[in-house]
Amino acid sequence: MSHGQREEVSDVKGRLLRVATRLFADRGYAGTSIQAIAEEVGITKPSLLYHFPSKQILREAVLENLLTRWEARLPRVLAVATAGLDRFDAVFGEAAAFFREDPNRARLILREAVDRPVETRERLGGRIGPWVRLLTDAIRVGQSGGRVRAEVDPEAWLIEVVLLVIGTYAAADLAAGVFSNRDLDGDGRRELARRQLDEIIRMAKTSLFVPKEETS
Amino acid sequence: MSHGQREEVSDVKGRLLRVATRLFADRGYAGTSIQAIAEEVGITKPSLLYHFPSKQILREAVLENLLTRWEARLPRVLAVATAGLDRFDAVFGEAAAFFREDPNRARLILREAVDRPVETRERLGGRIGPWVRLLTDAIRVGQSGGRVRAEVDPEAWLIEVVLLVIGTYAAADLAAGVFSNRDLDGDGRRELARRQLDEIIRMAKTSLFVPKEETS
DNA sequence: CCTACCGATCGGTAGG
DNA sequence: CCTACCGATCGGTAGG
Repeated sequence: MSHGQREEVSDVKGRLLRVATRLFADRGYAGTSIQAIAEEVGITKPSLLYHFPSKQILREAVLENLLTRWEARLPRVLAVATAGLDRFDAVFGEAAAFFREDPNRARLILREAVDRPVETRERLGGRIGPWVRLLTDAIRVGQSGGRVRAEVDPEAWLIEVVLLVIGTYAAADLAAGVFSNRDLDGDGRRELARRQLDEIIRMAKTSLFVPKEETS
Repeated sequence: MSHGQREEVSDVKGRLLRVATRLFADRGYAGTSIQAIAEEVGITKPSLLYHFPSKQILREAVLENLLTRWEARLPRVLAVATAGLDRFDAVFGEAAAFFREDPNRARLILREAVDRPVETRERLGGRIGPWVRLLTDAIRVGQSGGRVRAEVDPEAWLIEVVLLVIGTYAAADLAAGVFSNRDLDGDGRRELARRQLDEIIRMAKTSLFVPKEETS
């Protein structure tokens, strides 16, 4: 039970990261004051600035944290994807789980993409570039084998499917309004989320795979 | 050639709306000061506040302007959609043209949806609700007639297609990074936009319509 | 449409 | 991790 004085006991830095993630996702970077973050964690603003010397650095840390958590899942994705038969379901399910676990992630990515497209592109380029190539190559192999529709534009298709997943989780509250006018309880909301996710999967698969009845 | 002193000659109010639209789309509402808007139009901050008494009211005006411009196109959409055979292409083409004309519109809507989901839902509910019903009804008719896949969830499908269009135009710069590492010139960008739009149309149609060869 | 000005809040620093 | 404090900027008002 021995642990150093500065570890875990309160873990202020971790709490700052979590609160910052939520508030940045909620109100945006410009709309969130470091004061508000510090307050919610229960410390003062200069104390926050001891852990993260500037607001920019805090932003970087939040995004880095998000990317790291995603990358921590990749080995599992790869294992399931290469081992099992259903590569599509494995990758898609893992991605959906990542955002369902914390929808703030989807809103944060969407905000960052709109707020700073160039920086986001550079940040993602090196980190997820290899994965993009892996998936688009797999699609092309599927096209050679006749399992994937020849008309599919692999890069464009992948971008749009990623957009569907992120956008659906980011704007779930808004989309609920299209289904009904009244506010929904937790159960109703979960059911709608399920309907939307099912439809995304259907759209992605139908537009990707050659149907079994009409193999060329 | 006679016009009153206070109309058109400078049209400060209209210029304020245009600049505010661009800056809100660019940097977000919280990230844009009314000072910056006034400066770009060439007037002072109190002068802006003469035309729009508060920042909130300016925001409302910008969104109202966007919705009004969209609604002004609806008669044309309806006319083409009911007259011609290809309802899908008519509606889809009109929507895409609206955002291609000014991609700020897509970014603005996306931002508003993430910033204030509840208010956005209420604002859109009454205004586009009838149109949603019109389109989902049309899908259901198509399902009865066997032209549209029975598995389609009309509301969910529509939401996702709208998300695809808005998201694609809003994040076009970002998406370009997935295709290539180097920066693109105007021509290259236009070609990518075309590829992505083609793929969206393909995805939407393939997932909606029953293929001709396998009519049930 | 402008000058002059307001209180509040912003991100950040000094110094402990 | 805190108290005390900084200059700059925020949205907005008074008064013309």
